[in-house]
Amino acid sequence: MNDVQRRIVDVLLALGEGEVTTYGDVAEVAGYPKRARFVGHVLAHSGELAVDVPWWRVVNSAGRLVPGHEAEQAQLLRAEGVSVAAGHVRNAPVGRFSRPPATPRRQP
DNA sequence: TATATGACGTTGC
DNA sequence: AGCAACGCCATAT
Repeated sequence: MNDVQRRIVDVLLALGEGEVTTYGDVAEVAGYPKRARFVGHVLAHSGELAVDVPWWRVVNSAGRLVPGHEAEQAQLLRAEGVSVAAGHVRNAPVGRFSRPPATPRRQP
């Protein structure tokens, strides 16, 4: 595993219950702002890793759930207190987890 | 080496 | 809200 994957996994493992973040935020917090796609790639193959990665706490910038795992992800998120409806989260669409608002994003 | 492909993001319409 | 076009970047072939 290279350094980038390591940083990304570390950020993912820092997520707690009820905390939802996005691929872009994970990449940015990990220190690689342009690697949102790679975050998805790491999660897609997280089963090959020796660690249990909370993939269900990651959605895209639109708050959309993971394609192909929407039902399972919705159930897991709801079990943690996150409101999910019509395949997208309601509470924390672009929620960062524990980061000062250095770069403000769009407000609903 | 070159091309295609994504669990993505932003912008413009 | 939804869609299309473009940019990005590691992997796969």
